[in-house]
Amino acid sequence: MNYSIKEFSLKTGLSAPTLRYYEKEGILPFVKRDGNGNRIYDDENFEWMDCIVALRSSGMPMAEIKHYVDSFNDGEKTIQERKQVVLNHKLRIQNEIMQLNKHLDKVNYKLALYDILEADQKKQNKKL
Amino acid sequence: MNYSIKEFSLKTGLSAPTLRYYEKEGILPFVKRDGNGNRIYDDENFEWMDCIVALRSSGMPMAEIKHYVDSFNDGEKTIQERKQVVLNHKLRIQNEIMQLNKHLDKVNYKLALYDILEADQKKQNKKL
DNA sequence: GATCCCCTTAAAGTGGACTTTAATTACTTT
DNA sequence: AAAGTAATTAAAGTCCACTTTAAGGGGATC
Repeated sequence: MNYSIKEFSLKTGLSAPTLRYYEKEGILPFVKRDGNGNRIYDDENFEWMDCIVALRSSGMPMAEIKHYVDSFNDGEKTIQERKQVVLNHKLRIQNEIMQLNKHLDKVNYKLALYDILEADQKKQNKKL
Repeated sequence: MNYSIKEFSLKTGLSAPTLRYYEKEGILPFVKRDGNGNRIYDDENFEWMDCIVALRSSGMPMAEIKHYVDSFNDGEKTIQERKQVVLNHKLRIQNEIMQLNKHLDKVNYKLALYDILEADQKKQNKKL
């Protein structure tokens, strides 16, 4: 299945300029062109993009993704290296989740304080 | 206890320019000055900053923190409003954690694929 | 009294990840 | 043939949260 940039934009949820930008940055390689030089995307491009988007939206920086893609293009000899990149990313995500849970605790503590404040206010109103 | 900007910077882990920036943005109010116009921070400032830093590092945007601080300065009548802000933030954090867990699943799946790839490579090497 | 070190302000610069603009080309529809 | 729609490129702009720079003012120390 082939897609114009507009269709691919809809399918991926990325704007057309973003797709061009990713391609220019080397993050989305192997995009074909038609006779007029217009981009034609296929399902393989989609799978690639799907993977990249997952890495991006879980906080991997562009530069690291670029590195990963470049390794990929260097073939099988880089499997170890790529696995390591993904492993590091896993640790990064786990760390982030831990941090967020800590902050969640603090926020819940604050909410508890607000509950007490509110209860006190109600008492005061009763007295009036 | 009083602190110079340098000491307070050490205590909070925020750079002196960042402290001045936060103050200018209205996020850290009530900072006193000495005779020469130099800032003097106290423990109340620290507690405030501690709370703000927790909100910031769990992803609350500056503008929202500013709003929260402004409400705080408007007194008790804004308790409901402030509680709502914190509650929204709690939901944001929970959402973020959920998203990250999804991405973690994807990453683990990818790692499993790499394990299979590696196993296959070893087999191939045995054959040679 | 020159040298440090810390402080002040306003303003300009930075980094990352896009987004927007401008100028141009090509196909399609009326 | 004119108008409309979608594509192309390079380059400039945007947003956020700082960071850095520039220009200067105390006050303690050698």
